[in-house]
Amino acid sequence: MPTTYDPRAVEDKWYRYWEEGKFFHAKVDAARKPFCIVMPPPNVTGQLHMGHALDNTLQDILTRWRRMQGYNALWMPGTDHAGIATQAKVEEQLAKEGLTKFDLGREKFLARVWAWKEQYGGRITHQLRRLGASCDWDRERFTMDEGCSAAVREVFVRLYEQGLIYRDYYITNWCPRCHTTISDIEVEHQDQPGQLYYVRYPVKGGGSLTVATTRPETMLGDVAVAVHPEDERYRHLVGKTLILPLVGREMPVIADEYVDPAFGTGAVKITPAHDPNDFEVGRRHNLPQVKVIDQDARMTDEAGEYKGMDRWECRKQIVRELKAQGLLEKVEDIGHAVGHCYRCRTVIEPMLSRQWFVRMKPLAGPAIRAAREGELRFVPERFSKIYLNWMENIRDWCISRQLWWGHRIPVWYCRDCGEMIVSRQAPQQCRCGGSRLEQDPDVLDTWFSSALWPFSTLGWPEKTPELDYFYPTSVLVTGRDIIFFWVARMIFSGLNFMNAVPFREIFIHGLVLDALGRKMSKSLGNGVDPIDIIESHGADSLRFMLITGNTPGNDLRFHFERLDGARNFANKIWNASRFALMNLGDDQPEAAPDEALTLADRWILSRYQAVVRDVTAYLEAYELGEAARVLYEFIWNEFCDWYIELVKPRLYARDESPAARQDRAVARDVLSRVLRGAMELLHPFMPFITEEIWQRLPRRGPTIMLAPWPVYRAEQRDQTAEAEMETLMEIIRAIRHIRNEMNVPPGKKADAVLVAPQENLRRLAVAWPGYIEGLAACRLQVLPALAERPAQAAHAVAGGAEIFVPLKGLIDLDRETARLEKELAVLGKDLARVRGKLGNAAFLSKAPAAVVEKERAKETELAVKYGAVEKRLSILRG
RNA sequence: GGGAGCAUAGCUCAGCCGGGAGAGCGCCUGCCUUACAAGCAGGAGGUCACAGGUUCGAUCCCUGUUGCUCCCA
Repeated sequence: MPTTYDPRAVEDKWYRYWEEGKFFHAKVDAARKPFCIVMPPPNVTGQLHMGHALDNTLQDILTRWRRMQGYNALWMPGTDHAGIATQAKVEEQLAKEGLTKFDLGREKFLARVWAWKEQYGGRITHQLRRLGASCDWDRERFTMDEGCSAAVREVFVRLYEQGLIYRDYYITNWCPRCHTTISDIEVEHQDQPGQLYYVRYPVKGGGSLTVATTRPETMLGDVAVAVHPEDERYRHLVGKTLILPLVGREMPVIADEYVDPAFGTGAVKITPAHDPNDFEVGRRHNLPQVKVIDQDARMTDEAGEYKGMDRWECRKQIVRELKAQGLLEKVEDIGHAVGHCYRCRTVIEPMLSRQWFVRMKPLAGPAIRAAREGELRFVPERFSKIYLNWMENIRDWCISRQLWWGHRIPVWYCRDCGEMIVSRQAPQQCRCGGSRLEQDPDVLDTWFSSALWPFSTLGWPEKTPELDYFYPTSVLVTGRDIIFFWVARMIFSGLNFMNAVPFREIFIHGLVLDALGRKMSKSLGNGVDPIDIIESHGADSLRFMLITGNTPGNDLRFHFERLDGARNFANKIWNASRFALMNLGDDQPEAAPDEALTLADRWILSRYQAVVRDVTAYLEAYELGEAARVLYEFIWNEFCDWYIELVKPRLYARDESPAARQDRAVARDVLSRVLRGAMELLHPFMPFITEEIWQRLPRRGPTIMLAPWPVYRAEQRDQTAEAEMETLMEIIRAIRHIRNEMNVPPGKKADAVLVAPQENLRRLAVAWPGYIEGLAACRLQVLPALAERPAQAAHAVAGGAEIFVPLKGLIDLDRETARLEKELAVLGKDLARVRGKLGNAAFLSKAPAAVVEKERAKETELAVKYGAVEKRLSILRG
C-alpha cells in the first residue's frame, strides 16, 4: 500500500462494483421497512455544480445510512427538462448557425432539443456517479418521459375538472428576450437607481394635476389618474377629466384605496395594460386597457408616433418632449426594485395577455394544515414559517409558457365552433362534428411537472406497488432557495392527488458560497467545479468538506483549506489502515476473550460504543456535520493518536511466549474490530475509502454498503476503563509538557517520579507502566510519598498525583519558578470562582444536587493542585 | 413596508436540556520517533456584537439597540 491515499485508484472501481452488483436497487418488499428519497431532478442538460454536490451528498448519506440500518432504501433519481434553460441553449446553438427556431418550425426544433438532450442528458447523471451517489439508476426518470407526461396531462385535466384551472387575461411577467411569460417567483427583484418623473397632467377646464412615475413611457397607455379617497389635497378633482399630454386622450380622476398618498405627489397614473396594480385598479373601475408595448418591448400602434421604438428609447423621447412642453415639473433620483428574468436578467415587462392559471387558495388550505398539524416537519423548524408565510399569501399560479420545449397544454380549440376541449388524449373530433382541432400552442411551467415528482416517478397515475409501498416518501432534501418553486408545489399536489403529503420531513440546507461569501455564479466566474475537486482531492474529501463545520439550513463558504483538511483526514485513515493491515497478518483473528483485554483495549472499545451512539443520534437529528465531527475526532485523536500508539509495542514485540502471542492476537482483534466499525460508521460520509479499507479487513458480506449499521451496546461501555485511561493520559500529557518546556531532547529518556498517596492510582500506574514510559518517553518510578523533594526537578500535578522530572543541570530554576507561578495564578483564579459559588447560600439551596456535587469535587481537586504547586514553589524559592 | 437569519480565537465555523467556551486553518517551539511531514509532541490566542431583563447561575432564554446577509411585497 502506498503511503498516500490516491482516490483515483479506487473510486471508479468501487462505483462500478456497486452499480453492477445492483446494490443501489430497491425492490418492493412488504416484509421490510421502506425508506425513500426522491432526488431533486437536476436540469437534464446541465452540469453538476456545488449546490448539487452538497444536496446529493446529504441525500446519499441518509440513504446509505438507512440502507445499512436495514431499511429497504430507495433513492429515486431523475432529471428535469428545464423548459426555458434547455430551449435557450438550443436556440443559442441555432443562432451560431444563423438560424432561429422559427426557421425550423416547432416540430423540427423539438427534434433538435431532443437530440441535444440525448447528447448531454447523461452528463449530469454520470457526474452524480462520480460523487458516489447510491441512487437506483434502474429507476431513473425524466420529467418528459412517457409516464411523467401522462401524469402531467392527468393532473391538468383533473384540476380543470375540479375548477382549479382557468384561462384569463391577466398581467403577467413577460420576458421580452425569452419571449415567454414567467411566474411571479421567477422574477428576481433588484434594487436599482432610477428616476421619479413628476409630470403635469392638465385638467380639462383649467389647472393641472401632477403625477409621479418611474416609467413615463407607459403614460401612452394611461386611462386614468388615481388619488386616495381621503386625500384632502385632491378631493375636489375626483371625477374631473384630464387631458393626457402628448396623446390628448381624455380620462378621469378616480379615487382608490390602493394609492399611497405619501409616495410622489399622491396622484398615480393608471396604466392597466402594463402594471399589475394598475390592472387591478382598472378592473375595479371598469377602465379600458390600452396596450402600448409589445412582445419585443417595442411600442405598439397605440403609441402613435412612438410606434416601433424600444421602451427605453421611447422613455427618453417622451421625457424630452414633456420637458419641451413645460410639463415635466422635476426629476428625482430614487432607488427602486426592478424585476428581472431569472434566466437572462432582462428587465421584465408586465404585460397583459391571456394565460392559464391554477387557482391556489383551495389547494393551499390543506397544504397549510399539513404543516400546522405536524404531518410535515421542516428541519430546521424555522423554514416552516417561511413556507407558511408564503402559502398563506398565495397568489394564483400562471402555468402557461410561450415556449416549445415542455409539456404542451392538453387543450384543443375547434376552429369550426370555437369549443374548447380539455383532454388527456388528443381528441379526433369536436362535439360540433368538426375535426379542425388545434392544440393550445403553449407549454406548461417546468415546475408543473416537477410538482408531481414524488408520485409520478413511482408510477402514478397507474396504481403501482411502488406507489403503494414507497409513498409518502421519507424525507425531501433540498436547498432553501426552492422552497416556493418546488417544495410547496409538491406538497399541495401530493395532498390533492394522493391525499397524503409527499414526504414527512423536509431537510433544508443552505447555499454553497465562494470564499468571499458570494453566491457562485457563471457571470461572476467564481464557481468551483465539483468534478475538478473530485479529480484533485477525491469525492470523499469533497463530501466530507461539504458537510463538516456546517449546520442545517446555514450557508457554507467554500474554502480550499478546508478541502485540504478533509483530504488529510482521508490520508490519515489510509495510513492508520496501512498500519493495521501490516500488522494483522493473514489469518482471521479470533475474538478476544474479555479477560484478555488490556486497559487500552477496553478503553477504545468503550469509546467506540460512545461514538456509535453519538453518530447514530446525530444522524437521527439531521446533524450530519456533528456526526462527522464525532467520527473525525474519534478516528484521529483517540484511535490514531492514542490507541495505535499503545498497541504498537504489543504488535512489535518479538516475544513468542504463549502470553505474548495471545496478547498480540487480542490486539489484532481489537484493532481490526474498531477500525472496521469506524469504517462502517464513516461509510455514509466517505463511501469510497471506507469500502476500500473494509474490503481488506476481516469482514462478512460483499460490500460495506450492506454491512449492518453498528448498534450501540451499553453493556460494552466501560466507565472504569475510560476514567483510568483519562488519568493516565493526563499524566502522560503532563510529562510531555515538562519535556517540551524544559527542552528535553526528543530522543532522550527522562526519569519521572510519580508520587501518589492513593493506592489505586499507584496500582494503575504500575499495572500499565508501558503506557506512561512509552508515550512520555521516560523511566517511571511510582512512590506513595517522597522523603526528600528534589530541588533539581520539574514538577506537575496531574491525574491526582504529583510528578517530578529530575533534571539535574538541565533545569533553569528561574524558568521553572516562573512557569509554576503562572500555573498557580490560574489555579488560584479557578479556585476562587468555585469557592465563591460554594459560599453562595442561594446556589447551595437552589442548584440541583448533582451540580453542587460537581462544584465540590472541582474544589477538592483544585485545592490539592493549588497546595502542591504552592509547596513546590516554596521549595524552589528555597 | 413584512419576514427570516447571522454576529463566538487572526481567518472559517461548531457549540444539545442554561452549570464560566471548542475544532480546522494560521501562528510560536521542538521533532523526518519504521502507519502517516497531507505527519508527531507541546504552546500562545476569547469582555461569546452592545444594553437591559429572567435566574442561585446566561454564549445559550426574553426585550431592545447596532451592523451584515437573504427572502417576500
